[in-house]
Amino acid sequence: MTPTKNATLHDVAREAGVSISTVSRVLNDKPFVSTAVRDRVQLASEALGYRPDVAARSMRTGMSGAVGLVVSDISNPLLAAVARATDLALSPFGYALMIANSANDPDREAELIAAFRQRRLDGLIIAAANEQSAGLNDRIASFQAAVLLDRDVPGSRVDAVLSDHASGIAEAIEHLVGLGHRRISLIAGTPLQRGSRVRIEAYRSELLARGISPVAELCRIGEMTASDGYRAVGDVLTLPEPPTAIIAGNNQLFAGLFAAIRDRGCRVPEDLSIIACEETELTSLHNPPLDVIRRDMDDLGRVAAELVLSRLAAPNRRPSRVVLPTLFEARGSSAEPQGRA
Amino acid sequence: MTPTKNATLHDVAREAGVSISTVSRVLNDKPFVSTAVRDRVQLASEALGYRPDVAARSMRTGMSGAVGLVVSDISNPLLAAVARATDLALSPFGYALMIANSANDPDREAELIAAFRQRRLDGLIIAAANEQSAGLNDRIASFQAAVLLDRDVPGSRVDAVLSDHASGIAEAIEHLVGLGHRRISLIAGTPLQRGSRVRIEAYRSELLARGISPVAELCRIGEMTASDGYRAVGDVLTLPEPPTAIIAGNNQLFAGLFAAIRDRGCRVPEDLSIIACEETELTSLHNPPLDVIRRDMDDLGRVAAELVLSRLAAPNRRPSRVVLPTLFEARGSSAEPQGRA
DNA sequence: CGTAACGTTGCAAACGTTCCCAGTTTCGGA
DNA sequence: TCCGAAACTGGGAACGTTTGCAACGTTACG
Repeated sequence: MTPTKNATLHDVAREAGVSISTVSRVLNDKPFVSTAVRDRVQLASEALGYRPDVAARSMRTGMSGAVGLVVSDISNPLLAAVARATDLALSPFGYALMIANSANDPDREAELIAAFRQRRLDGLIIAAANEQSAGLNDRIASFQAAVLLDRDVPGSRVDAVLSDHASGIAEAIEHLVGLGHRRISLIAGTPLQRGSRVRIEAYRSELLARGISPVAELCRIGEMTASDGYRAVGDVLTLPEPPTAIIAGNNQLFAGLFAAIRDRGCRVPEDLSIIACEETELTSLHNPPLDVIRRDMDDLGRVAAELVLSRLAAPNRRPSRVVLPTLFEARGSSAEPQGRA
Repeated sequence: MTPTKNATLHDVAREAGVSISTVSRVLNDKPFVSTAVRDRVQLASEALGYRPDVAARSMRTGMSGAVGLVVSDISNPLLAAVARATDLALSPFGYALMIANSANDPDREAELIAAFRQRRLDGLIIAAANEQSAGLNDRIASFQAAVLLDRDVPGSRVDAVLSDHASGIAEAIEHLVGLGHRRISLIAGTPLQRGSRVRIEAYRSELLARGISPVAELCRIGEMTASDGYRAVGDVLTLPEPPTAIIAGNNQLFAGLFAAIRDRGCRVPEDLSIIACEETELTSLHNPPLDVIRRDMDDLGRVAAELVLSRLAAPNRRPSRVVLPTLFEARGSSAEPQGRA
């Protein structure tokens, strides 16, 4: 099936009647080659369909032309969107994308990073499982170009692309309080990751700023899966004083929230107002569409890729932190609380 | 930041007081090494935190320890699920996963495959954009292990994992006809890909088998995006004799279908029965849950990975085609058609 | 006309690994 | 006790590329 062995520099050199070094220089656009020779080599290279061997080049240069992406779970549509955007931004420059799933396990993540370094990946884009993880900084900094994906690792000196979760939460709380809600629940993920941590902080401070003292039972922290969310929602709704509104801290928790209120026969927004963090098929297509704190995951992935490229081009520029907006959109899933209406 | 340069075989050899060859033998579990030396080398290797350089090994062996996955768009949750399952199955064996998006463009796809070969990827898992694409077979066969992901490439001699779309469609049609539907519409994707093609064929033959002659206007072929689906649904619903049931051929088309009926104020299932191919957040969480022809994408990805591994272990075994089931689940989005009730 | 300088080219050494081959030791059986 | 074979070990080539350095030819200038 395979036509022949792949052509090497040696083959091209023989075909063009020059030395290997000259061919290399031509194909890498190095100076000091006469145009006559240059053309001859180009032609020979085309004729043989030459493609440089990545392994050999990698061994010699220490670069692989590939970038790694470490996320908890690529099957999460949000992270998949980031992956696509990253690939889209990297591939025009010849970079390939390698993906690994950490399952939010710091040990596994460390192993994945080591495997990536072993492969000499030029860049690393990572949504670390635990921002406090010991040695994380060193592991990350061992890459030529590292980008933190919505993570804040203390003491790190690498690029980062972040979402402004606080303002989204602030808008949502303002909206709910404006409608008359006083008992607002937040189902949030692990505080070891910036997204959840910032949301929790903003939730508390925004309530306080509006003269509402946060109730511990209404703020659930460290819930990770949809079934965690389902259970947490059941818990808060059976409190003596249940919330009149619930914010789900990410798309998985929102799936749990949505299933829970469906199973309880809870009407939205009459009985309960709900707000999702992150736009998904469910929030956008549901009738009526659901209130959501959204952000552009494509932007996130694209900016991450651009930071990698820019870092590879200028290894010594100082680390930059790009902050992207989040936006609250009130649609059909919030209303005045029943008790107050 | 980086502690030191990475340890090489040479370093380990010096540390253990043996030759490079011996170290290589030990670490590759080759025979003919005394246990004393073996232990000494193991120890030295541990102490220095030795990790073989993938590029060097790749150059020497021609293998990269990585597998490529080519799909139209990784941000499609179904394909992302496949990617995750593939990674999960490959990573215990030390294989890494490289992902590329073809955007369903055969030319771009060919370029991606070439880039993967250049990187000496050991395996290729591909959901080809066009099964008829010229030279596709040769491009694929140039990999040590190639797996077609729900694709049927004429004349190919490689492994494949397929979904039994026909039986899912058959069950769905049987269900609808049993309810009394006679005008059933199918919004399908490109016939250049097995999924859509088989669904279209099954749709027609199952209607015929039940004494219903297929109406050309009710079967829309080649619709790709959600907005294509949206438009197609609008078209069929404004026909002089509109359908009483619509099947959407994939998750994107279903998103279009769902948006279209929402915007038209169409009640489900009173005014129209709808069935989705592929389970998504929307179909499973919607209240009531929606009828769906589902399959296990995890299985698909896992089997693809297993086929790659098995092929790498036994390069000469004859190609195998694994067929995985699809399952129709009637839930809340189909009912007897209004005109007949 | 000689020579310095420059533009152009080729040689050969790395990069880190695997593996063939040859050399050395060990061991069992005659 | 000796010898052949088997077990063990090290040397070195090769994989395909990039790159420092030397060598070559040409030109321009003194």
